[in-house]
Amino acid sequence: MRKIPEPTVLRLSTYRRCLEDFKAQTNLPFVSSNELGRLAHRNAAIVRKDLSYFGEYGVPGKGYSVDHLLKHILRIMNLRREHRAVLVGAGNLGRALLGYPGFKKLGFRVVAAFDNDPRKVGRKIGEVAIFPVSKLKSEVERKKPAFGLITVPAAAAQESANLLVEAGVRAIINFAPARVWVPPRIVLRNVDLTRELEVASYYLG
Amino acid sequence: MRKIPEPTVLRLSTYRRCLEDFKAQTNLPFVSSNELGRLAHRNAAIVRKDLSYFGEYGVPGKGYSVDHLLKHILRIMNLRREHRAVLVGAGNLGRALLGYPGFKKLGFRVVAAFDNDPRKVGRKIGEVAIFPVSKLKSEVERKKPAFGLITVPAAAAQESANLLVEAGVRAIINFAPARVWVPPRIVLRNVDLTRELEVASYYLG
DNA sequence: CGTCTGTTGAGAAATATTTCACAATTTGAT
DNA sequence: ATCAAATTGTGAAATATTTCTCAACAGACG
Repeated sequence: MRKIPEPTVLRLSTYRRCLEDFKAQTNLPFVSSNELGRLAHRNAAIVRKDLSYFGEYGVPGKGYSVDHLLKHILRIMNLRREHRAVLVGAGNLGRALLGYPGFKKLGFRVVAAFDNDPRKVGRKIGEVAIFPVSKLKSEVERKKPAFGLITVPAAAAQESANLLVEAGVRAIINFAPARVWVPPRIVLRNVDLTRELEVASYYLG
Repeated sequence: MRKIPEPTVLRLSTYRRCLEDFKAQTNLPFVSSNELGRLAHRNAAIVRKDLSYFGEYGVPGKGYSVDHLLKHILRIMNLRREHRAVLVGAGNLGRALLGYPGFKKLGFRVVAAFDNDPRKVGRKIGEVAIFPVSKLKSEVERKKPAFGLITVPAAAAQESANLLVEAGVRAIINFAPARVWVPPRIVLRNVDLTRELEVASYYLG
């Protein structure tokens, strides 16, 4: 299999969401690259090229089967199985993430949350128990989640990352407003909630 | 001024954050493109090229003045003034956004929040009053925020966008897990909180 | 002042990504 | 069975972005 450009990987996630919306709104069984491109604000050719990296799935004259394409994208993205994750930081952001509908739907299951606030420890967010951070290592070693989600204040972000790496997670998604460093073997993705506001501000100016 | 590539605009936001971290951690007055590139996980040449789009600010032999560069990036991004914003949806996600430290620091001031839940209306999140959605138009027309932030459930996202557009905001940042359509004159940015999880899942697979 | 060091800015080259354009294919109608 | 219409998949062309390279320059030091 050829190497897939990162822009393509990012767009696959967009296509997935567009397809879900398309299905919910029209219930049509097929979608053309033209239509999908319109929904994703992309040229139809790039949609076809993106999809063709992974094989031929379209039907000339008809388009792509919405259901097959959705399943296919999930397979490509390694999302057809459950992923265990832990959450460090049980504040509003952590709560918001746990409540984000895409989360469960994509197969991410949060198996534990950690927080240093004694008022939070022992309580639950939905189904998820909140442990003290001192239990992070033992819980992660026991439950073996691949993903660690960081939703702590900026000052605690790096330390949370260190703990997660030491405990053995393989990927870290950092939602804290600070950059963290991890060893190269760990997949790290930084999410900056204000980035799109900044970009919008730029285009407005 | 030449047209600035979108990747550059996105990286500027990253540089800003890296510079803030660099300043907090080292307190050094100058940073080289090499160092900044290391922090942002980028090649030094692209850092210099990005910055040179906007003029010459570096000092050969020394690098860039951290403070000047920060101010300069803020000016380029149109962030050296206050931006008023309104929030539609006063749930966990809205609350998390309002508490996100970058928000205030970048000059975004949320002047009103809206929600349909009668238990929330009349209360406050921090300093921000929660109004019923029926008041959205009048409040926006009175306070003239440029930004509308959507943090409602998927099903209500499009309607929220419609209301914001009709009321006259100029940019919409959609954090809801559904795509929305707005007229081309509106700056629209979609934020998908699960995207980076999906991408991490891809690279893990 | 001259020299050495470290670093910028930017043209040129390399690479990556997107778009074009069209032959090939399937559908659906007659 | 034939044909018109629609749409795919992909090589080639166009465009965009990144990286290389190095002349030019500022600062430090003797």
